[in-house]
Amino acid sequence: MRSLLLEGASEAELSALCPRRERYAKGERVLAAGEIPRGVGVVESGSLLIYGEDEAGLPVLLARVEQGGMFAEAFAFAGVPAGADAVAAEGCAVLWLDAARIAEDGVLARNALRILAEKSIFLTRRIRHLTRRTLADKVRSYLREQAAGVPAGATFFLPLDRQGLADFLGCDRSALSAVLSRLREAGEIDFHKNAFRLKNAAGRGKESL
Amino acid sequence: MRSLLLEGASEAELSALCPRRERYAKGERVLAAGEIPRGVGVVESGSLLIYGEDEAGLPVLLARVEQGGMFAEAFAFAGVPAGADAVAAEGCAVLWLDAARIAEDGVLARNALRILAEKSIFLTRRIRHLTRRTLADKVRSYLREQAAGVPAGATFFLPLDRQGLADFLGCDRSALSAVLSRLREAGEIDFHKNAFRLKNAAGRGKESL
DNA sequence: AAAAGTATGTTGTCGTTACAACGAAACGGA
DNA sequence: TCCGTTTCGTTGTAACGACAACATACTTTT
Repeated sequence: MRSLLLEGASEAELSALCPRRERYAKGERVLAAGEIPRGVGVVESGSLLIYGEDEAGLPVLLARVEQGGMFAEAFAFAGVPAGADAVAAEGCAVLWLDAARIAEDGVLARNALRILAEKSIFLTRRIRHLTRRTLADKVRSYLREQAAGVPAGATFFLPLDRQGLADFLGCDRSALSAVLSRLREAGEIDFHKNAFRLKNAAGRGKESL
Repeated sequence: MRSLLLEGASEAELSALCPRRERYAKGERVLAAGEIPRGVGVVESGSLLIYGEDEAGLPVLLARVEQGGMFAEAFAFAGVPAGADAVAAEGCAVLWLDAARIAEDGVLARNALRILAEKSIFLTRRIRHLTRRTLADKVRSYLREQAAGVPAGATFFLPLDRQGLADFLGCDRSALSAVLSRLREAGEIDFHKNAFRLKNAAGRGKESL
């Protein structure tokens, strides 16, 4: 399967989308901020890096799109100029699909709607973490989400390293480390590397920290 | 027009969605967290309040859905349990539309894709603000976004009051007021009530704050 | 195994922010 | 107009977090 977007689509359905395959060399700009994307992009091979801009205009890495991933979909479906640059992390092939025609095809529309809906849920959850007032609360909020579905007291693994988690939670890496240590010392959690465990400390919630 | 979702749809298309109209009394729960929504909800009349849960389990107001608004769409299209409660803020009528059938209809699928895409862009922008390290930077980031398209140095109006903006930026209201005052004193901005103006202070960026 | 590199934890300092409490202005009836 | 209500700004304090600098694993290379 090429990607989640194209899952279940026949060759006939795919070719009805006027797909255009484009190749990009490493470092080449696949999409420029401010330009309205020609369609939805699907990475057939290679990978892309999405760069936003710092307050000072410096590039900031926002995301990485791997093979099979989709990008520019929000801008293409909304019909607005892109808010970020996409650059080829290595040589790669991108399949550009016409956004309007995706909406015409039941299977593809369903896939696209599901992908956008899942992304929306993911973003909303991240915002829930980010709007906590203290870093300890952001961490608690994140860990509780990650622990969802895991038996109480069981071990689970974080998909991010410390720097990645700090970026995700919008904080400094060392501050995050310090908070994790204090939470462990307080008996709320336990962890080793990326293996975490929530301890339902009886009297949590009052003594804070 | 009933709503953005239904814009351009004929009566025939609408009735193909198996719409079910449901009425709710003030305070009645329209959707419970944890339940997979029966479909996409469109508010025909009245309004809803979306409540999430605090760390301690206390309800937190997340959003308000007015007449013509859509809700539960992310959960319905993703097919996952709702992450929040929806409660009728007043007596209201809700039209429940089958998510699968929306994907079948070209016009409605296009509308739904556009709405979800715009929401995704909005959420992403909010995250950009929230991940700034200092409150002053969050405010700068937000104000620059709001000022986009406005002639340099011209006045623009914020759609949120101070408390709303503080919630949006994930900070304390009084801290926000203090930061705004300091930015004004530093000559970076000027404001009165919700009327703001960015002053492109020559040497901004170094002396911070 | 030594060396180099990377990820993570620790510490100290200083600026920032949450929080509470208050004051002032704006607003909307009665 | 007067009063209650709401919104916004100000102040003080204590806690917090960013940042830098360093220490300690853990990995990978050679």
